[in-house]
Amino acid sequence: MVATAGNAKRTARREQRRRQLIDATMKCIARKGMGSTTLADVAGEAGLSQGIVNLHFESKENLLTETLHHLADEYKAQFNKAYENSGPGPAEKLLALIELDLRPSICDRRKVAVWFAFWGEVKSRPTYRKICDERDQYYDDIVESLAREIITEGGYEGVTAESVAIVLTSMTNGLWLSCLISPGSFDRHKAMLAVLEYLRGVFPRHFPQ
Amino acid sequence: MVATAGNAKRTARREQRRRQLIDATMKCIARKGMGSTTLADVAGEAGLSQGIVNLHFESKENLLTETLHHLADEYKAQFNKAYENSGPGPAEKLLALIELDLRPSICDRRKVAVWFAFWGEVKSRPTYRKICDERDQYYDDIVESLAREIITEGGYEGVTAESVAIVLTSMTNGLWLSCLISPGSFDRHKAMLAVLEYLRGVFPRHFPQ
Amino acid sequence: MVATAGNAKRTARREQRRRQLIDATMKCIARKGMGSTTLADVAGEAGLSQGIVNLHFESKENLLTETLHHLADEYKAQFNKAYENSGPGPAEKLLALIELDLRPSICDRRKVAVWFAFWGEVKSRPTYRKICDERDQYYDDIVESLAREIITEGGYEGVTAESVAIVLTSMTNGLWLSCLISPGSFDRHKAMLAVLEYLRGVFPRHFPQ
Amino acid sequence: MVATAGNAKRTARREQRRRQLIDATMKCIARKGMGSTTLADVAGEAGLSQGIVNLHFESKENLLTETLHHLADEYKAQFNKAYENSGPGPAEKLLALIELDLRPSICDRRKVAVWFAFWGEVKSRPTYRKICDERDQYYDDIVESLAREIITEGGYEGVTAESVAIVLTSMTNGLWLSCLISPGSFDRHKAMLAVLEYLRGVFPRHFPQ
DNA sequence: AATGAATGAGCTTTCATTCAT
DNA sequence: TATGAATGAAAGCTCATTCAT
Repeated sequence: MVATAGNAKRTARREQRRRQLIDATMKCIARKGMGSTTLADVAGEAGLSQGIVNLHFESKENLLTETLHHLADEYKAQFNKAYENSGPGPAEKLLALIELDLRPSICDRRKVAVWFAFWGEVKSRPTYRKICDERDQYYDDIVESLAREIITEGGYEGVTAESVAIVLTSMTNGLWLSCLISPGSFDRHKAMLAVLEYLRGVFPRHFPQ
Repeated sequence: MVATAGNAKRTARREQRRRQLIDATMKCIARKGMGSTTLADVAGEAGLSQGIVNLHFESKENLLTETLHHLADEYKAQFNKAYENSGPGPAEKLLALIELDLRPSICDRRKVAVWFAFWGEVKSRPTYRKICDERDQYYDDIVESLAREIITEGGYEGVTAESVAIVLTSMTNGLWLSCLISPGSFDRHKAMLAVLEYLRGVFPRHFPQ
Repeated sequence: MVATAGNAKRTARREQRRRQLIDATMKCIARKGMGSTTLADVAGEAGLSQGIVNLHFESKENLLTETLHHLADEYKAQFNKAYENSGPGPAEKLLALIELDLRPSICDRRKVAVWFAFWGEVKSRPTYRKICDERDQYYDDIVESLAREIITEGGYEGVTAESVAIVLTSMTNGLWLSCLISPGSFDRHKAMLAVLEYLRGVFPRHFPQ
Repeated sequence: MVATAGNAKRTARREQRRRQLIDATMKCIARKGMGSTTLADVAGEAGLSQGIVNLHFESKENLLTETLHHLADEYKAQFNKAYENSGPGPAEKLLALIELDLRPSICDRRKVAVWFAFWGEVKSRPTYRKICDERDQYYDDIVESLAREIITEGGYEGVTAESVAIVLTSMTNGLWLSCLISPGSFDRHKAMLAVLEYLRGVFPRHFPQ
């Protein structure tokens, strides 16, 4: 009993440290870029000592992979939450998901920079690609099925759920680039309006003026 | 005269070497990623010796910046060419520009990987940001004015040129991400159809069935 | 009384732990080599935790020295046992000592590897040298006095006890090297025959055909 | 022609640097031991900079292997020279080879320490084992065939060439241990006398008083 | 007495940069 | 202009040692 409690506690502590280091890693990547982030930076950011990262993650490569995993999981969690907390109809859900991507806490330069840092390495790191692809697919699948529901409900013609999903998925990712690259001129309100304009165009009965 | 001719020749040679090294850099970045590309890799890829990069570019930082410049200039050149070679109407031009972004020679994993490699460093390198931003702005401005022309011509209502530009710009960038991340499932034909579906929705008279 | 018994028990436990760790050390050295043996390896081999070695030996250096001490003591103990258990004559004793060195339990690659691991560090570690030297001297002195007895008994001429001791001592050490380096071709039976052939040559009346 | 000469020069320089670094390595191993020899030590000993070893040997492991190779080759070269420079008879040759092993330039604590440093790692490094084994075999084969010649010439009975080779090979290796461990009491003259006494015993007509 | 998380010095290795040729 | 040997700073990683539990 005591031993079990002790182990549970220990495991919890370990997990906490890992989280702490992953957080520090994201901060460093956002601030200095992936290429210039050293293990010493990460440890320093976490207020811990040199060897700590290798103690908890074995290697830098592993730390980065785990960080990406965490990033993707965190995103999915917020995605699911937004999906569930929204109104019951597919249009409401779709809107909620898009709003999520443009929400300041997500579509934030520092956060987005981390995503782009990983995307920048995707070509040469199959592991990163897989994780990123999975998140993208997850998003795309749900958006597509929501679009399908809407199309069925509204009897829309000349639109396919697949195309809508492609447009929305690529748009949200592309908007993140604007947020990253043009922080001065990027305007999340205008971006939202652009998306809404698109949705009104394709699904006029579900997204009225 | 002779001296001038000699200088011109010399300058041309220099420029040729620089191009050769920039090409090698892009190949390396595409293959190994930005973080793992060393000057030795670049020199090796170009079939030249160790010190060559510093001889022609002074520093690695400089080489990368010049590479990005080259990438952006090359893009703009093709962009302008596509613009000019297309039919005279704004709708034709708009379509030509979007087709450019999805053309196999541009929307190619290796090419796109280089763009993402730089975007991944944008947050921590203001110089990169500026170059990328400029290209984006250039694209966006032209797309927006084309949209404006189309709206005026067609008397479309409920659509703003700004929104259309946002949608199209972010979409094309976002589609590159799919090309990079999901090379298996990304289908440039479906992507083109999705864009067309969008354009038909907003500009039905300019993009008929 | 009770306290004394408790102390004795405690001391015994401590001693047992130290033995356990020394055994683990020898196993590790044999398997991974001295340079690659870490305290974590030793603790792991003993089935105990990280800090255990420093708790019982203060430092790695100390652990190694104690291990060598143990190795030497163990050898001497077996040496003395072999000496005492053999027949009463000097020739019998001499033979028993040589047989000991070639006995599978002693002239075993893993055991021998540990000796060589320490000999490999002797030049730069006076402490090791001293311990090794003492064992060698111990062996040499006894072998020399046995040779002297045999020479006196047999009235052998043209032979000195000192030379015989040199030959036998260096030979047994050298045979260990063969055991270590040529485990495939080393043949302890042939080795024993070679030694016997030598002894028959110098002491024909004590070691008849 | 010029290019070839340049390349030859360059190759020669490279080889010279490698030799210089191998020499430094042996000095360091002799002085500090194998486990405590760092690449910085080696570079320092050679009067060169930090990165030099990896430039010429890729890794520390590789440096050590090459050092052992060099050690073995050098030994064989001296062995062959001693063999050839000695008188024509097998007994003279045998004596020359043994004298070589006890010669101050070979049976020197610093030199011997390097051999033992490698022997100490043999068990856990198959590569080292192979190199050491080969040298040993080389020695043993030649000693055995010389012994065979002597036996045939002298018509000696009760002796086998194999046994003589085992005795002499193991003895010379074992004497190196004495040289290493008991530098105070080891006496190369007495050692030589012991070997001679042995040879006189087995081959009395070839090695008369 | 024992654990194992944490430290930090020190190691090997990498690599941009320099420079004699 | 081009080479490639050499440098040395800085990185990732290892591990003996410490210490709160």
